[in-house]
Amino acid sequence: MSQELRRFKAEIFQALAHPTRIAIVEALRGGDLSAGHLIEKLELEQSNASQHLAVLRAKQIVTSRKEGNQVFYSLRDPVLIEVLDIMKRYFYSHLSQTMSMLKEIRSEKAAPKK
Amino acid sequence: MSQELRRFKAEIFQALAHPTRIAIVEALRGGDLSAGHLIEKLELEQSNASQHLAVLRAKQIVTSRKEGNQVFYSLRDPVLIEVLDIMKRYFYSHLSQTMSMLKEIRSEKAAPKK
DNA sequence: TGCGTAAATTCGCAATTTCGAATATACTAC
DNA sequence: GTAGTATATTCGAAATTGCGAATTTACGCA
Repeated sequence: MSQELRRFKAEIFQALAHPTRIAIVEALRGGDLSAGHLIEKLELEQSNASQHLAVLRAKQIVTSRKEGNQVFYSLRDPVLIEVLDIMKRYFYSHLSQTMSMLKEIRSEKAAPKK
Repeated sequence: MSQELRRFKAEIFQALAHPTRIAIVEALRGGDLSAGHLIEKLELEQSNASQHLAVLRAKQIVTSRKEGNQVFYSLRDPVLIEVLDIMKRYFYSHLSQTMSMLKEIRSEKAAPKK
């Protein structure tokens, strides 16, 4: 069962492992938003947004409800916001290392290894 | 910068988005362990373990120190354990939905869609 | 020096993820 | 019915990930 639990956790992490999906979750922090509103606010391609929303739906991180023409999304459990906040603290407490790490990653992408 | 922060968070989530890597982090909860000990405890292939450890190192989730012939790993920041514990609570509070979700996923893999 | 052990890296290869373009579905209003 | 809008899904290509086998690197010891 512990193995099962780890698989579950890994799937949740995987669902959150994309900047756009994190942006969506954070945008829903203040309350429900329609897909269209999310697209506008985050400046996303329509199909791309829909695909990311599908991932979040599949992992039950968000729930959707139809209202006439549009679909509103909301966070199923605010505990995920708690997790994101912890990550923010994590980020700032390791800021200097983090920055150099990010820089490293970028320069590697520019000039990929030797 | 907020975009940058999201990229950073996404990378951390990505690093944790694998059952084996979660198992490694949890195994390090109680203190340092050598790579060999981790391999034995988690019953991993040597190269596979090393690759997962490389991911965790790259994202600075673990730090390593050499001691003679072997390499000991430790968690850089116990706050990640906190995150995993929150996930556990999340898991149990949504247990019934989670189980059906997992079942769904498995059956889809067995008989992929229609 | 050479041998043995611990760990990291490299090498295919298969599976998964991500993207935008295109298409399909669902609803509203006329 | 048709037209228009909102959202979801499908498609194909590029990039990334995960794996075990094989190899390499690094260390301790005789």
